[in-house]
Amino acid sequence: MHLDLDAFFAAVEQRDKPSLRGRPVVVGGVGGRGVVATASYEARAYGARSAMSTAEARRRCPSGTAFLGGRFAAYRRTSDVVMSLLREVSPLVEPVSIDEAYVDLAAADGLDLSVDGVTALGNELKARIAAATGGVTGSIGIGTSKLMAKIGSDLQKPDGLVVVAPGRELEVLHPLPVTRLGGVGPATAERLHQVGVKTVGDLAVRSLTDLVALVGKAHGAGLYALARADDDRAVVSDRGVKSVSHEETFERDLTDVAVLGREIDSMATRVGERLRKGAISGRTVTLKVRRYDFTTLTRSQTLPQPTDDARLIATTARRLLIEAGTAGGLRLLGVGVSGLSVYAQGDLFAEGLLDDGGEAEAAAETEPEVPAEVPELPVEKRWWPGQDVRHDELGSGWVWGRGLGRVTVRFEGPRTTPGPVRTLSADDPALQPADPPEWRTSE
DNA sequence: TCTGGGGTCCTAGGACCC
DNA sequence: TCTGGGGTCCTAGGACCC
Repeated sequence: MHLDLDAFFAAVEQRDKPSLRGRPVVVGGVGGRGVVATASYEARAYGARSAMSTAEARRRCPSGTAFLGGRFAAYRRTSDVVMSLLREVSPLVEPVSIDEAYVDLAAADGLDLSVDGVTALGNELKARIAAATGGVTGSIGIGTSKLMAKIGSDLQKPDGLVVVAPGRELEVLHPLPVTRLGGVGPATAERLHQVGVKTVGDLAVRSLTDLVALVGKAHGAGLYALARADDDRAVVSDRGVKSVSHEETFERDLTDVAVLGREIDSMATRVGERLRKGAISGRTVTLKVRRYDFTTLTRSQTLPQPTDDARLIATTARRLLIEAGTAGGLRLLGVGVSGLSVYAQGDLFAEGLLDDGGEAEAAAETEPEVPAEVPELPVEKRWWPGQDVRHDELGSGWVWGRGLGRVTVRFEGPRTTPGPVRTLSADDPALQPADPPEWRTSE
């Protein structure tokens, strides 16, 4: 089974913000260089799409469309609720992303795996998900492989359920455009189109040798199998993390090496925190650079030992920045660590697994994090559209917009009627950022 | 007011080793 | 007294996914 939550970020926003229900909502980057992460179905009707620049989406959508930055804590909580429901169906669940997962129904005890049986199961699960999430819906596909389940979940979006009966795989698959297969993006689609392959059926008549010559060894063999619905990929509950990174596109291109160095420090700090939280460390530090003209390059260095130390990550990345150069200005920097192993450096020393020449004890105890100072956020950055807030007198609400020293807040919550709008001073001491609202009814 | 941020996997060349 | 071959590691880039 494959589950895909419908327009997930936008659906959570509409749940928590009653005034947005039934209206176009776009979630994503709200700055000058932002792109759309999710558009609600109402916004899609105007042509807003994922991965489109937010500027383009603003041009297409009517005034009154909500453009919101993301509230990832809220999405994570709702996703966790859904994933738990899936694990009640079967112990073998593979989350693919925050809004998508595979479930191995054959790994569960006592399920009726007939077409009627899994159809009933799918409908029941959809109802349970909507009830537990406060109305977020999902589309489900069920079939004899990951491929068919995923194809199925896509066929009747939103709020769909498609069961592909055993033996019916090719009649479902072959009429579809090749681009519906995972792994066929713009570059592969272009190559396939050039040789007249438009549908999966077209793909299925090409020889393995043809496909390998066209798109390479691994990819060619993969497409050859998928076109025949030949897919025995297992559902894997926990794919280990392979890399941890943080990157940022700046509002304006940066040239000052001192400023860029501080950006590297702050990204290294976040990467280090995440490594330590996951009790992992890595040997290869990678710096990613996107220049003013959008050309992108990476420079990496592999260290003698794995690290989770932000200072070491930062100094390595700073060195790589000098190597990469900053001429013309940079629009993005990214810092990443890969080549991960499960034990953090401190633990290795403590367990005597690594010889550090006897200096570990002192170093492991005191690790100050990279920049000590936490700069005060400028007013434009303190409030962002969609943000949860609380006002001492006016109660809970969310930020609609800000500018010219003012913030506009709508005071409402998941279980209120659409609430009133108030414009307040951006430095109103009674107004504070808040946690995401609780959508579940207390029982 | 063009083009995010988090990832994974594959390919290819050079260094290095046996 | 040009030239091997296979395997692994490292680096860089590209395609793709959500």
